[in-house]
Amino acid sequence: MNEHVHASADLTKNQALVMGALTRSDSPLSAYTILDQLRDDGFRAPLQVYRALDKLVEFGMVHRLESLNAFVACRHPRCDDHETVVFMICETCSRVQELSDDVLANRVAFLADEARFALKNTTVELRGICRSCQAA
Amino acid sequence: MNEHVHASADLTKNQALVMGALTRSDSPLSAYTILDQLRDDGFRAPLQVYRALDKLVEFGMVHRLESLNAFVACRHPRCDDHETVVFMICETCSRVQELSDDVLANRVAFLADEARFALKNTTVELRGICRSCQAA
DNA sequence: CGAGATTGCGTTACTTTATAACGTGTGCAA
DNA sequence: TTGCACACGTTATAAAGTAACGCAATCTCG
Ligand SMILES: [Zn+2]
Ligand SMILES: [Zn+2]
Ligand SMILES: [Zn+2]
Ligand SMILES: [Zn+2]
Repeated sequence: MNEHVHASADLTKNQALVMGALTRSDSPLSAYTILDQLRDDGFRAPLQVYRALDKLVEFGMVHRLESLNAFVACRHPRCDDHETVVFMICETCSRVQELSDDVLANRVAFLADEARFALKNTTVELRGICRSCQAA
Repeated sequence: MNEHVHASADLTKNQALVMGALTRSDSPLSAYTILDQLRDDGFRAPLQVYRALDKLVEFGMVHRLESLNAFVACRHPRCDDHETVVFMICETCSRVQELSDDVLANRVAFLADEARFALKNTTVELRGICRSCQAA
């Protein structure tokens, strides 16, 4: 059983609405942008969004981009290994590519180990220009 | 000439004050904490802090921790290679260890290259418990 | 030298991001 | 049925960051 796979049925109404907004978007959304998009669905206050986001992040269905204060739906090709994920954030089109890499993950684990650092969570965010934006 | 080494003489008064506050601290400081610490030195508004921080980050003397919305003085053992730096952030004592690692940096560069992503900036932040806090 | 540009600085007001605190309703289990 | 867990709604507030204005000191180059 894969712990971070949740059918829509598992989600509450608010969680499903927030998840829907993120899934529809092809770039990260701030909590307040989500709030604005969901006004017609009855959303009124930031907490409604933040509470749903907290759960979705906990489920592994959404990632928070620390350097952007924004959120993306998980687009992992394979849904395992959410330990060490790399985000490539395009500063031109603001689209985000998500990937996981064992070599990188292992190196991070090694460095932590070497420093006797009990690793709980890894953030890797790359800023730059994506392939298609370079063409232009 | 090493571009990010700046003698105190190079800094303006405000930059020196902010740098001093960060250097004295053994953990990251938010801009507003710095502001409070510098009230007696004449600081009144957030912008005074942010403007100094912008420059210090540009000089490479200060790093921004994205996952903390906070800032640390650079404590690089060797002052080169500010391209890819790893921060280990202790969630217990909130101290931060900074290190650079060529293997990790190369892997990041490789992944970016492979995706034809023009890499400008890399953020790697590890959350966990530091060595000395585990002992306790 | 002096006109124009650049840079740092100070202040007010403001925007964006995130939480605290309190109360409601629903389902479920002892 | 009573107690608990949990999602939800609302108001207010905290924390982080920026826009816009103007002033003064320092380059810089004709
Ligand atoms: Zn993912
Ligand atoms: Zn792009
Ligand atoms: Zn450094
Ligand atoms: Zn610690």
